[in-house]
Amino acid sequence: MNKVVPSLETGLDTLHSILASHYGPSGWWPGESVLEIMVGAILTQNTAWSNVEKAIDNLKSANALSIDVLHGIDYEGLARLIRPSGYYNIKARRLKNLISLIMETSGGNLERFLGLGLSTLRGLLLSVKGVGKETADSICLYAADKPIFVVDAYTKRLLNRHGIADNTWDYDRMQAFFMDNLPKDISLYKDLHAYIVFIGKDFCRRNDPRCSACPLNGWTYRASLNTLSGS
DNA sequence: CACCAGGCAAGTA
DNA sequence: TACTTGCATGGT
Repeated sequence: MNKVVPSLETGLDTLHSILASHYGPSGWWPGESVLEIMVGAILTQNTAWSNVEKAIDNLKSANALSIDVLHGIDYEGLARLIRPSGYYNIKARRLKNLISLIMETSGGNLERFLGLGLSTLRGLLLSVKGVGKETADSICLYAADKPIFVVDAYTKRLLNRHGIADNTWDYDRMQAFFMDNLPKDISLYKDLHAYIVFIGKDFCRRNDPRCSACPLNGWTYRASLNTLSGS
């Protein structure tokens, strides 16, 4: 397993190392195209991925996984296709809002849209009704390959359970914690977020009996060695 | 049958 | 700013 940072070792490097040796390459985000990643990011809001897969399969079967088709389809038709992912009426609206943004800002050219600078792209995504920080950052990182860390429910649980964060930490503070203590490495951001989701699913569910087998038992965050040795 | 899953926006105090 | 609620399906 590869070390990420050659000279500066922090508790987050250790976190990544433990998870990487447990899981191997993460292979995230699941999706055959950037559009599929973006659609998945909306559909998975507060929803099990298994349900999202059914909805995406429906879209593929209907040949609806393209900007043009999604732009032309009516809400009812789209809602019917994505029904298995739950919240289908509001998610149909959100998908249409996102497609409208791509049409308006980039003439429907997805590559051009995703090629915008990170802060521009993120700001545009956040202006869409139905796209919040987690969804926007997921699209920026996994579809647009921009260096930004994604914070989700599993990330919050991890930071809380390991005594790093408390209930006063909001999304921005958690995101800054990772980005301030990791090298700016897109692949690292992608893998570490994926691993955090894996570990949450595998060992950290409510009353999970496998909690005692979690590879992160015994891991505690510490500041960088530079900080420790310098004090 | 109850509970939950990779959020978000709108409303209330 | 800090809660609360609606949105909805499918798996356990």
